[in-house]
Amino acid sequence: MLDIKYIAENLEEVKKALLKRVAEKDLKLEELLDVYEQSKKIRREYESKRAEQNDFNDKMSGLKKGSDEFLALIADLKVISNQVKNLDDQALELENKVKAILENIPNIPADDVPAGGKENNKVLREWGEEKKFSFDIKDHIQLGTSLKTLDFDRASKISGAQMPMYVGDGAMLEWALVNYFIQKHNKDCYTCIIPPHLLNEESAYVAGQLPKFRDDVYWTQDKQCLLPTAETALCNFYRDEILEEDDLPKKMFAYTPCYRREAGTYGSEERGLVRMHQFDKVEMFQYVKPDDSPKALEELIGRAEQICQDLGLRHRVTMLAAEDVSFGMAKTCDVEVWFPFDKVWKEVSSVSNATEFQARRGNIRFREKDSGKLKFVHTLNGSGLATSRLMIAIMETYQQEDGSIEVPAVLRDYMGKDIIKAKN
RNA sequence: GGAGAGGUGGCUGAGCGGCUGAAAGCGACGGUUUGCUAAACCGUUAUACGGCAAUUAAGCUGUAUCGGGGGUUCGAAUCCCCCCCUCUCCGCCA
Repeated sequence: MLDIKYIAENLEEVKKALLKRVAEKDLKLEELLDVYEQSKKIRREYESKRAEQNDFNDKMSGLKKGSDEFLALIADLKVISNQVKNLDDQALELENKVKAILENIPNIPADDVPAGGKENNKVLREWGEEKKFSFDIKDHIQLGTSLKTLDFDRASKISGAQMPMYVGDGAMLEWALVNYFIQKHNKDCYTCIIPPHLLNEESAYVAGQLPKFRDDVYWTQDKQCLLPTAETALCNFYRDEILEEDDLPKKMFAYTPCYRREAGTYGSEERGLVRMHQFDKVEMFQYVKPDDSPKALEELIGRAEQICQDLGLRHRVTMLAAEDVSFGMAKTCDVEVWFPFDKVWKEVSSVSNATEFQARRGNIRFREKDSGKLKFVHTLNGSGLATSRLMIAIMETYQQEDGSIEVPAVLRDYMGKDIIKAKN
């Protein structure tokens, strides 16, 4: 949610920035401000009428109920009361209209974010060389099937399409990754959170899933959604709370499975574990002072990169162009790993600065130490990391000629073995 | 799932149709007193949005907010309905 006052005061600047991600015909800022002015005008009329009505309260309280004077006043007051209700209804209608428009305007892209769609994404840096193999390599599906570490057939039997099932060393490798991430973030003083996986509508709204993306998440019969990412839980952690300046930044992380409907996104090139209805992810999150958010974004990107390096996986960092950035974010950088078989880069971490967009929706503020004033915090989130795609990269990168898979050094203690082989 | 109790300001807690944006206490902040600290005393003590004034200023004023939403009423923290949450007891269960 953007600040309507900020839009009103910086119309041209806001417009210019938003045009990087929204087509001019869809951007109705002038209409928005117009309705806003109307709503303020009616609301002002309501308030003065209401003040008039309130003034009578003192008189009424002094009068004896049922006296002639009392009854005469009530007759007048009924008229005022009706006018008040009328104005209130009118104002409400306009205010709801303002809110509806405002809710559908995405965050203002940061200055350095390129305009336009995916094609304008900018590769910032790359790490690692493409690995040379002396044999014909297999993809992760072949590897997982022959090693019996992935079982897509049984997953679809007991659940449905696009569902994962990790088996044996596959499950252990997945769990090793999760453990490794948890240890790393915990050691660096991020607070470990295990949140509920079912969240209420308000939480989905604050995170930005509502109102626009209702169909992208699963809803239960109790009107709770299965979290599509732990970010949805973490950005609601301090909802409706006031933090002290000295308490910032707040850094936290959570491991959860993520549940996504992925309606209509089946693609032939997205096979196997690439896009599932359920995947595991460790999510990093920060609440920071507004001035600190660009620096915090770099920190989070750095952490995601470091993990890829620790795992010895070739990867790169991409800054997304404005249209590719998700609705509530001002800037997003993806960390992508290299899939040796398909020879493509795939996102394993998406790190974003929401600036005050989420904080405004969630009413998350901090008290400025010097002035005592309340300001919205900035929120940032980043995967650290999503495991299922890393699994693909690890399996394909570390495969041996005999079909076994070498376990990356940092995971060996968690796995209890150096190599994953087919057994019995 | 059944039966009850309750949700009021930073906290404790009164109020149960108009004089209550809300008593009292605690805490916090400012001041007086003081060699310093403590105590005592005095004062201040929410947020949002709007209007007027003002930027050698930061004041005055209106509206809204007593878990959330709706209703009754000239008028609702107070009455009615729905929902959410917390607690106690019973049942069920990892």
